[in-house]
Amino acid sequence: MPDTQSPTRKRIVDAATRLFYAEGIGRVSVDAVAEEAGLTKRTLYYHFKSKDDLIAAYLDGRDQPNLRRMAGWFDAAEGGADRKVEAIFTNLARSARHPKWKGCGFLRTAAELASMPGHPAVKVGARHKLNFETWLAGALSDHGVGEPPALAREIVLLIDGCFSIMLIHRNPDYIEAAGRAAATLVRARISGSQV
Amino acid sequence: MPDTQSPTRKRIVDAATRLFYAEGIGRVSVDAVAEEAGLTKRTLYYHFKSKDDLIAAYLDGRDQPNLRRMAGWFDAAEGGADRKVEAIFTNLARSARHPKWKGCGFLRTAAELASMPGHPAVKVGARHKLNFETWLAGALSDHGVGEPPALAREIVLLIDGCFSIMLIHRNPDYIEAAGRAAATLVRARISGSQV
DNA sequence: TTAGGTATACCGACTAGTGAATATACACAA
DNA sequence: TTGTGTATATTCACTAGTCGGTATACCTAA
Repeated sequence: MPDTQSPTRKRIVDAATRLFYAEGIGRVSVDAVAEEAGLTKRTLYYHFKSKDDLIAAYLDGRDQPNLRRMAGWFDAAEGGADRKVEAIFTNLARSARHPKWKGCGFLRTAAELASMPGHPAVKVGARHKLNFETWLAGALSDHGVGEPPALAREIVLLIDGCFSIMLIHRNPDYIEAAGRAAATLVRARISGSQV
Repeated sequence: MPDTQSPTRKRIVDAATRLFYAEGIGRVSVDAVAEEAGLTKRTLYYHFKSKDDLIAAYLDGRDQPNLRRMAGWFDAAEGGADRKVEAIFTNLARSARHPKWKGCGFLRTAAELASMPGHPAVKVGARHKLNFETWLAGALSDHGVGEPPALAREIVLLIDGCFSIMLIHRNPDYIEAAGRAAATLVRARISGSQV
């Protein structure tokens, strides 16, 4: 039984992360991952029982880093909850301008696996998105905004809308627009009025 | 030179539409499309110069039907602009419950082609999404809502957010939540106040 | 000696795309 | 009416290469 902490396994996941994110899971062969990791396919199959297994491991490795990045942007921003939420979008727009940016790995993988809803990688993605939504609801609650769970969900929808539409238009203006919409939704709950 | 109106070509596009939407463009071979259309691969290649060409034709054929469907939902709904916008989401949630529903073909294709931003199919998708945004801005303008282009863009972001996140969670509650958020954004512009 | 880890070499199935031949239909001249 | 040429449309058989996955053997450290 392979060691789940082994440095070899980590090297494989790192290689898979680079390639899967850059090209998409369907366009990257197991051979290519093995080569990128500097070992043979047989070794890769010693550590992972299938390509599907490797895909799930790739996404699992992105869960915490992604969460920390988003939380960092929120925490670092000045101002009230509306400004902090908008800061997430501003920072997202900045990263999206980087030429290597290819959207959200979780969403892109789910899109590629749309015909296999029970795929383990989709489940990992669902857990990640739920983790984020839960964290955001808590953060909004800490800032005294009304209905944190409902608001967090609406913001999540705008964020994932950005990720998707950016892959079509490649125009960060959409992210800025989503940020303004999110701020509007936050303020609708700060004023307490049922707008 | 092949006839671009030929019934054979239409048969191929129809077959491609069924398979590409159900399985994703990367998981469907040209052989499979030819078989689904009831002809040989060589005939398919007489009508389309490449698989990429066929993918673009598939999406091109979905542009107008999709637009008409959305516009139909909007027009048929009772009430003000907020209710009409929310109706789009309610109907979307209803279709999403159908077992054959696999999200938005345009977004899924763009996600699969994230590493090829200039792909002809992505351009077709961009045109479609822009067509929809433009139509929605016009419809909102007809109902006297403020800042129709900005509002239309925000609603588009929520719709595409639904499409994406549904592929992960498979939970139509997200679509209902997006509908409420969209209605909130519309009302923020009906009251004219800068919420 | 034993077990974890790695390498070489291979499997059958499938991939996008093509060469060459042929079927069909219509135009026009004898 | 018949024969010939031409453009469109279709088929069979094939290429060269890639896919995920595996059988077998080897090496090294405990």
